[in-house]
Amino acid sequence: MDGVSVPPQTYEGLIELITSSHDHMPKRLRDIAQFALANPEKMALDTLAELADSAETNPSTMVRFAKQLGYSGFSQLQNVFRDRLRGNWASYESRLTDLNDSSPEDIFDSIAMSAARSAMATRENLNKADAKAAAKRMASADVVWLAGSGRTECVATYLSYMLTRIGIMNRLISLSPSQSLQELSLAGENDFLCAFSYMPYSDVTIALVDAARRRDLDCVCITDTEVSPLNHGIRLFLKEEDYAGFRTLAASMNMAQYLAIEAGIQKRSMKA
Amino acid sequence: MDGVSVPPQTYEGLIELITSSHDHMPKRLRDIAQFALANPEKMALDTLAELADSAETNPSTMVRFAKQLGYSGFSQLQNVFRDRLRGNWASYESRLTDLNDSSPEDIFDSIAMSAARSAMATRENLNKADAKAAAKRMASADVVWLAGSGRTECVATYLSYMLTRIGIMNRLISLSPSQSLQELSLAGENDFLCAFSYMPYSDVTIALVDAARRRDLDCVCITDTEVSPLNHGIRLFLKEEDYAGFRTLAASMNMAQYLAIEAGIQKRSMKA
DNA sequence: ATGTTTTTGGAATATTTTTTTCGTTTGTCG
DNA sequence: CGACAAACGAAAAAAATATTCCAAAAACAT
Repeated sequence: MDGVSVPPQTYEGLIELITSSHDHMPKRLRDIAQFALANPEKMALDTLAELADSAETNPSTMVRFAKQLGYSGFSQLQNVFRDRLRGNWASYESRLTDLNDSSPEDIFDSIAMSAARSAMATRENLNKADAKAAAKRMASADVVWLAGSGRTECVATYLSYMLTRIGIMNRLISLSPSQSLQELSLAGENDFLCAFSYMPYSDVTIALVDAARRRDLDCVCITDTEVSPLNHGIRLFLKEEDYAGFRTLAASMNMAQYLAIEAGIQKRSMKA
Repeated sequence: MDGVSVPPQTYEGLIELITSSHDHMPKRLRDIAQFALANPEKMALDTLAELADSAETNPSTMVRFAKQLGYSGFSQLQNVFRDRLRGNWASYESRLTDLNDSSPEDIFDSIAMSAARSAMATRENLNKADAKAAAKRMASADVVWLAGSGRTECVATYLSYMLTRIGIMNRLISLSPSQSLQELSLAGENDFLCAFSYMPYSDVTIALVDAARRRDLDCVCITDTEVSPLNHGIRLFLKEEDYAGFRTLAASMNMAQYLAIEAGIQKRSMKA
């Protein structure tokens, strides 16, 4: 029993403790440390015996791990993982109103709040069926062409990275107006265009979507409103919060991550 | 015991069943139905007795509720709620085989939650003084050089966009290993390097930071832990949540936005 | 190599949690 | 109003789960 100091009750604290303890732990316990860091959901939901099995060890060692960290037993450790999954969202929301009332002194906090709110709001506003359909089409395309310029360039960049990692062929369209249309003209029958643009819309992106419509190339437009000039194929609408006039990209980034992961799943199930 | 038909094993199916059963259920069971719909996280994580207490009833009735829905006991019902919280590939892939037209709600929602949690957690963990110092230094630099590859390329791209919009001269460093070092060699006395990299660290980015140290070029490293090989100048540590092994970039994007905005403010006050 | 300490895993035990049982209450219909 | 059935809750029984104990194995120092 290690335990003089009180063990962390928050997920963040726990992760930090595990990370720092890792080095001076016996081999088996170190394995568990790594396993815990890699599988926080499992740690929250599985039973001691199941976890011991997954981590290729036994219940005793699992309990020892918890004690080494300063908890009185495994259950106390697991509670920290569980608390993270509980809807602690309520507490964030109340803090949000507090923050609004008080001074906007802390810029970083405000930005983080805006981003979090964007993310959460999209959970409710998004047409999930359309999003899934877009991912599905993406999974079956020969090549996914990605368009985004200005504020959304980074989103397209991220989606490109994710798709590549997942094994879906894709290509970022150049940003120069003259070249971009020429690039898209290389797209084949079964290719797919994924375009991001918000107000004020990028001329290049509008032109690309229009070109896709004329050529009858399948397409998904991620944009802000029904009246957006990006209008062809599936349309997904995201509303981003802004801080001091700078809109976040939280919802857009989540969308990129979602599209890639869902497309990966779809692709896998297509093979089978 | 109702039980001829097999009870739903997916969250969506369960919700539908509860909703449709609701009307022809005894009063107490109807209360529980409402409670369950309103508190899915609790249903997944709490113990039978705790739930009975929260729902102002008793364990027996809770079990009866599960049986009415066709489950063999409360545990089977709870498992459906738990599976929803498990954000992993394995469980999703097994559900895919069931037949894949279940709604994509789970995945997108989980991603959004992870992103929101990353954003909120950083509010507490971030060393704000260091972040502000980094922004200040950025504001006074002749040119801000930006480094990020792989997962973080999009963050560097975003920061470049923001800095440009705010009026701070910057340059994205090329990703090719040979060229990037040569590019950085063009940096002047009063330039500043801003490098992003997380585990597994990018060799190119490590090399750039090392080069900056040798040349005594000011620098901010945005990375994940104290033991990161990115070690020169101001260091900012961000911990990103992950969904299905894919880490979000929520905290990183917020950091980019913050650095740009704060640098803009600092620059403005320097002129005055 | 040999004795000592630390770490580990299996089995026994203790605890918690779920499930069933059964008497009581509540509501309904003749 | 009274008989009957359905719904309910307290508590006992059963099952599942976590914890402790101890002997074997591994690591370490002499």
